[in-house]
Amino acid sequence: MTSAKPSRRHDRIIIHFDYDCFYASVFEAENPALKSVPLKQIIVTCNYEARRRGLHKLQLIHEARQIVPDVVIVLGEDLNRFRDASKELYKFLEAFTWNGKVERLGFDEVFMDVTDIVDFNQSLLNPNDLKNSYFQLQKNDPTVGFAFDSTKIAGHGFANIPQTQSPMPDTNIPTDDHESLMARLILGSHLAQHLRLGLEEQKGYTSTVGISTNKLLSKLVGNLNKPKGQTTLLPPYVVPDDREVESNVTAFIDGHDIGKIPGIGFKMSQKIRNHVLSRPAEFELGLIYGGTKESVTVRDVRLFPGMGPELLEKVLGGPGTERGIGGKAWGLINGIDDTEVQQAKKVPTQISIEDSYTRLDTMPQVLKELRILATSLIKRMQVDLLEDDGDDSTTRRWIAHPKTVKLSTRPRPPLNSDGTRARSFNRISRSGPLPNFVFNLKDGVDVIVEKLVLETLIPMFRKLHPYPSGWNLSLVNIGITNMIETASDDGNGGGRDIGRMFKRQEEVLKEWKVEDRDVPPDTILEAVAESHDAISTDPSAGNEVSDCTMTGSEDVIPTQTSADEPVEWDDEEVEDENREICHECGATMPAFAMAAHERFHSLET
DNA sequence: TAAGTCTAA
DNA sequence: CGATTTAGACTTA
Repeated sequence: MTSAKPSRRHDRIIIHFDYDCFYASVFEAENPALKSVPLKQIIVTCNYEARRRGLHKLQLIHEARQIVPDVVIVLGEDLNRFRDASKELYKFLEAFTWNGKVERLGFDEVFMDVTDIVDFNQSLLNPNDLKNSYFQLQKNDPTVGFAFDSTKIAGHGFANIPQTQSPMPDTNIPTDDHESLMARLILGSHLAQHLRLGLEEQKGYTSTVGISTNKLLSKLVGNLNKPKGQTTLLPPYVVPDDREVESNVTAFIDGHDIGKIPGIGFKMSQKIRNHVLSRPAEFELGLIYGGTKESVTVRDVRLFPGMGPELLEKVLGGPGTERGIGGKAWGLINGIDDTEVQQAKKVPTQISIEDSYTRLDTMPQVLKELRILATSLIKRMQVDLLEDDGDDSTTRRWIAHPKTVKLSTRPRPPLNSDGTRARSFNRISRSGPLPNFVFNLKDGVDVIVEKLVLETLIPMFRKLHPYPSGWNLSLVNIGITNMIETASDDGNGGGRDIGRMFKRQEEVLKEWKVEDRDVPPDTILEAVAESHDAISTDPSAGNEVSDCTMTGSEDVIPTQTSADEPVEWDDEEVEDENREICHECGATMPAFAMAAHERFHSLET
């Protein structure tokens, strides 16, 4: 067995931000008296006062009430406030980057790659007066920045190997680039502190920060001092093989439970645990790894006989798993993570809305919930994908056109008394082209929602659940994906990554940029994709475009209903004034939607 | 492209 | 643990 120690690169400086109990902070910013923030039946998060009194994250609400009777529960129905706050803080940080590498993870975490800023400032250091250094925040404006002491780390440092008196490099520990890496981490720590305090003073949010050379390590090391702290993982990151010392990376990461490593989730940690605990390499039973050990640390895994990328590939690999997962996991275990901090993106790659239910088993209910979900979705699209038009701000334009809409459900297992069927807890889904009428800004949301539900979502639902009853859903999700970004007007706006787009998409984009920006012709896309038959390609068609799309989606219905699917599909429906009932299928809907609905039926079969 | 899996907050 | 909701990266066919 060769020394399977993979090479570690540490040419980057990455900062990881984690806002302290973010959800609670959002409310505290509005009303300091508030105590905790639950979502549905569970407390998603709580502030530190609540934690001091014995509450914790993901706790059941009634449980929390028993422990702290006067707890203030805030319903988190409205995620928009969190989304907005998250975006605001993210924008604040983004303004500091030079390379645009700022990546959000959930609402309350941000990675920043500040390598270029750090390198630039390293070159400015005056070796004769390191204590009085100046950190320049803008490349071409020396007046913007702050004074700092570049002989000291800002905030906490983590080192297993005790650092010597001199805070500057200890040359007794032979490492590659020890000195330079230390200097750059110091720079990074001061920049991090500047940003962290800026976030606190100017936005009112405290955060916990980690500084290291990759996403994995900066995220993990930040946890050492929270809340309101920052920690830098100190060198040496690499030590020569013949030394008895460990690198600080190894020393740091080794103590973690294997499942705590970002990227190694529930499934993978289970597999690894099973292997390390219960099947010690055939022989050598039990002596070292035997006993009844509960937790498996990174060190346990790393030192397991024969452990390496190949073994991990065997343990973790298999059909449906990521290729090269063994090598990747082996890297993580060794503190290696070469994944890039993503460029700031103007548009999300996907938007989805979902809700869960204790009981959802009739069509009228489904129809109602689909309307609710679709309404949220359309509104979200109009918030996240619309931008004020550059020239006159009275008009808005779509910055991206999602091409695909997907409906997912999670059927509740039947739980049969007589027999055997206890079954999957997983989601099933159907997807198809997103009709163009959703981009129409003249129609009201209600009109769009109604058309979308009747013409697209219900047909998908039928494919998912061919029988009108007999199912019971615990979850419904609607999402849009496959964003086709509109090219930015001036080269300025951050859409710099356009080179990464597929060539074909670029050509298509050019074509329809000439036309009405609010209604991209799917027809052209499909013609280029050369798969669909009999689709009108008349680009001058205004409202007709939606009809074309309808025809497109209608393509799939017969193939479904023809085979093994039942045909009886009438639901008994609750009566409601202001609503009409369809003679064909029994669905009810607002009067204005009936025309479209009837057209839908006329296209059926 | 469509459907699904795993991960993470 | 699991409970929930949203999102991204990835596989298979």
